Amino acid sequence: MNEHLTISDNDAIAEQSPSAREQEVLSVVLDLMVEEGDGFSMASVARRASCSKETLYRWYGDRDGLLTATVQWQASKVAMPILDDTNLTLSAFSRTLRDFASSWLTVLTSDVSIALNRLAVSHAGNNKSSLGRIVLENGPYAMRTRLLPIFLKGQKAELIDVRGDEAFRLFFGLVIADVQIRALLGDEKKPTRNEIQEFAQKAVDQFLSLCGKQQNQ
Amino acid sequence: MNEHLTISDNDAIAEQSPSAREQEVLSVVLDLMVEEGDGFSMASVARRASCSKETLYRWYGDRDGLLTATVQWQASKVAMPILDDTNLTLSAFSRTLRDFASSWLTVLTSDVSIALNRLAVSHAGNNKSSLGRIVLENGPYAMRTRLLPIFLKGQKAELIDVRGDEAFRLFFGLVIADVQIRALLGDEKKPTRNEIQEFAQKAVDQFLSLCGKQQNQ
DNA sequence: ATAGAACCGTACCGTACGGTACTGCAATGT
DNA sequence: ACATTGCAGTACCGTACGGTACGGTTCTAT
Repeated sequence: MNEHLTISDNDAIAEQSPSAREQEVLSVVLDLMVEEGDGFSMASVARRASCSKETLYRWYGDRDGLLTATVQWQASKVAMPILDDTNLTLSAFSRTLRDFASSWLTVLTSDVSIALNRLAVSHAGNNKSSLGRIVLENGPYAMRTRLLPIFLKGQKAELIDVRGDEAFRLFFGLVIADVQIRALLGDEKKPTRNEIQEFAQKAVDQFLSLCGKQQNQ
Repeated sequence: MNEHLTISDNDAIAEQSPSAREQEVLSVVLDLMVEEGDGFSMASVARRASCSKETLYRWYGDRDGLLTATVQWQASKVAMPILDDTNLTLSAFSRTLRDFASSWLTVLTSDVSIALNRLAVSHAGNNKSSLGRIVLENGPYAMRTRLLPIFLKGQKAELIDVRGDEAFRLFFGLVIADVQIRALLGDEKKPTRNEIQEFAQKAVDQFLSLCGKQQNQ
C-alpha cells in the first residue's frame, strides 16, 4: 500500500499510483490471475516477481490487499475516452457510440477482464473482500457514468429521446447481450474482431431505431 | 453416484434422478452454496446433512463430483415451459414472450441461481471441473434451445422476421441487460417483482418493435 | 437368526497455503 | 568507513481442509 511508509507523506490521500517495482508485482498478479484464476498462492507471486513474501505482506497487508491493489491498478489503466461534443450530427453520434461499444466488447472479452471479473464474482459471494464492489464500480457503473453524458448530449441535440437510466440499460443489453456471461462461464467461442464490429454496429442501429427521434416513437 | 452400487442396474444410462436421501444432501449443498459460496467444506455438508464424509466420498467421488451432482440436480428442476402453438395472434405471442422473460429474470435474480452461477464462473477459470460448461449448457444454451422454437413459430406466423441466432441474442440482451452481471458482482440493488414485470414487458415491446413485421424494417 | 452391506460419527493423515521470523546482502545517507 | 534500512530468500508455524480409516449401529436379504 502507498509509498512504503516514507516518513513524509503517509496517509494523505492514499491511492497513489504504484511505483515501478510495485507495478511489476501487480503485473505478475494479473498474469497469474489469467493463468490460474483465484488459485495462485502468495508464494507463487513472490517467486515470479522475485520478491519476498514478507515484502508482499509489508506492502499489501494480506492477500486480499494485494488483490484489491491489482484490481484498482487495472481499473485505473482503462482510459476515459472523452467525446468531443461539438459535432452533433447523427452520424457522428452514431460513430461515437459504435466505437465505444466496440471497445467495450473488446475489453470485456479480453483474458484480463475475464479473469478479473471471475475473481470479483467469486469474491462477491464470500462476504469480506470488497472486490465485487470495486469491479462493479469500475465496470458497469463506470461505463454508465461515461455513457450518460454522451446520451445527454444526444438528447440535447434531439437525436434520441429516452431517460438516462433506460438508455444505459438498453444500450448495455444491446451491446453486451450474452457475450460476457458466456465468456465468464468459459465458453470457448469468443467473438472475433469482425463479429465485435458487427455486434457494435448492429447494437447502435437498434439503439437508435428504438429511441431515436428520426422515425418511430 | 448412481444407485449406490445396487447389484441390479449399475452403469445403464447413468444420470438417474437422485434418491430422497441424496436430495437431502444436495439440498444442503445448495443451501451452503447460498450461504458461503464456494467456501463450504465437505465436513460442513456432512454435519448439516447428518451423514458421514465417507458416504459423501463413496457417492460422489470427490468434492467436485458433489458440486457437479448438485448443479445438475438443480438444473433438472427447472421445468421446460412448453408453449401452446395453436394461438398465433400477436398478443398471445407477446404474452408468451413476456411471461418467459419475467420468469427468466426471476430465476436469474434468485439466491440459488446467483450462488450457482458464481460457483460456475469461478470454477470456469481453474481448468478441471466442468462446472462452467454444465451451467453454460443449462443456462444460456438451454434458454436458447427453448426460445428458438418459439421464435420459429412467430416467424411462421409472420409475426417477426429475424434469424434465430440474432433473435436470441437480441432477446437476451433486451431482457437480461446488466441485471445478471450486477447481481453476480454483489450489487445489493436487485430488481423488485414489479420492476421485473416492467423490464419484461418493455423488453418484449422493444423486441417486437425491432424485428416485428408490423411497421418498420 | 444371521451374514453382510450401508452408513453415521469421529478420529486421523497429508498437504497446501496464509502469514511470520530470521539471515544475509546491497544500497543509501552521513 | 559505518550505521541504517529495505529487501530477497528461506525456513518455519498454525490451521484448515480434502480425503481415508475404523468402530459401532441399523437395515436388508436370505
